[in-house]
Amino acid sequence: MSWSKEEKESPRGYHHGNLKEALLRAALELIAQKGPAGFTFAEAARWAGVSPAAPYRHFRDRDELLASVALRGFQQFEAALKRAWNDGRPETLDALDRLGKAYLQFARAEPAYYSAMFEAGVPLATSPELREAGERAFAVLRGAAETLCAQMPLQGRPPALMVALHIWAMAHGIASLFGRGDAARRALPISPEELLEANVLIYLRGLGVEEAPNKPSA
Amino acid sequence: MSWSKEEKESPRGYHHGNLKEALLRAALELIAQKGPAGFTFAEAARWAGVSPAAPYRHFRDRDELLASVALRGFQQFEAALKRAWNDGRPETLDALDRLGKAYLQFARAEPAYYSAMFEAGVPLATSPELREAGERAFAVLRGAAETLCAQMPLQGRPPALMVALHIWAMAHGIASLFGRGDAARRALPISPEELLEANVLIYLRGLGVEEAPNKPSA
DNA sequence: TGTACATCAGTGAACGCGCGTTCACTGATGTAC
DNA sequence: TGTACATCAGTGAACGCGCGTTCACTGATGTAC
Repeated sequence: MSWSKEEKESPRGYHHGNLKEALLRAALELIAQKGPAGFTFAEAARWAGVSPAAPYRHFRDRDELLASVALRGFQQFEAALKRAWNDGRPETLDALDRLGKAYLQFARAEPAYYSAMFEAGVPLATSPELREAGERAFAVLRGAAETLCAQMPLQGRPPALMVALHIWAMAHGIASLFGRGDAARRALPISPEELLEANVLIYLRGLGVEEAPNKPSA
Repeated sequence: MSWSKEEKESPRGYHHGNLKEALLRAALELIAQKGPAGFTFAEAARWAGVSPAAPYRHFRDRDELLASVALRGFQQFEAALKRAWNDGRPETLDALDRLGKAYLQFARAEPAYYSAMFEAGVPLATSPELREAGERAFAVLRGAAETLCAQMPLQGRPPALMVALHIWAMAHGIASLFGRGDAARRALPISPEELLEANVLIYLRGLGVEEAPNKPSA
């Protein structure tokens, strides 16, 4: 992450200049350190080097800050998934594999975002913006499922929505059980990436999708 | 749940009689109401009708109480899964279906246990007891996977451990995204049960498992 | 270009609150004889 | 069966702490003329 804005750290005057941004960063850092529970408005302010009253200029309360973190998380998540999927090119199945890896990568590299999005109990209904961002992230999975289904013979073609939900569930299940960057994860004989890849491959075979000829079965 | 011990509620004297139990119940209730984050030692004491110092006779601190909740959760989870699986009788695939439904059922009916077990960040390494209880619950899934694999032709038979992990991931993914009893769950066009059943059926087909003849494909 | 003024963004002191934790204590229970 | 005593389980008062939130304030910034 790089800050295109001027980043003159030390000599700030009375005005912070970019406090909203700094608070989001602080929240992210604190959530990463102690989970969504153990982060407070006051500590975020301290982290940003500002009086405890200052955050109220930018967020109504703690929950609004948390929801903002989740919102930003969904946006970055969507971007990461889109990048990996690359419109299914050049090869749908390879792209799908990249998509899965990107999913796990995001959960591992950004556990704070991930838990704000999926585990902190932030209701999607908090704001239309948030709901929309969540849906846009899911839309990437859904688009992938549609591409996949479109390549299948017409009869026996499964509903793309269902396929998208299944892929989501597999990825989320593995990410949240085994793929977290933090302490509470479980041990595993193989990497989460391999586990997910195998899971999706077997699932696709069950759907009748032909495997790429150059790729041996898992 | 029924309390085999005498449950004379009102007229308790100086001694509570069953405070440890009461604190576990209180924690469970509070977690169900406000998530694992929003439960405090003090409030659990109040809930049990006891001074704030009393819990220290039974738990070193909040974390130990939380870990006890998780431990009990794993035990009940194991029992529920075992009951549903019923050693794979009379029909392996039917039993597997029951297992999946029991998984979701538990997550829905006991969100407090479920989140203490999987989301509250309680490290399994907290105590050998806890780790063991967690492993015993997983062992039910693993046993099911083994039975399943044993019925497959020798060549192309997948590792049972992998199959168990996949089933776990699918069930957990769906449970944690769509199957929760509390507020933060996501909307869904079909029931979590149906979604999981379809997911597992497709997965099994991918493994080459024959479907029961009397069961049409999803 | 300079000045007056409105608006904005952060200050710092204060408050009430509930939590975690401790302490010496005391009422109840169980046990040895 | 009764008595003395040890142990156990809960009391209640007290403490320091950090949090959320408010308030009148003030320094900095932008804008109208």
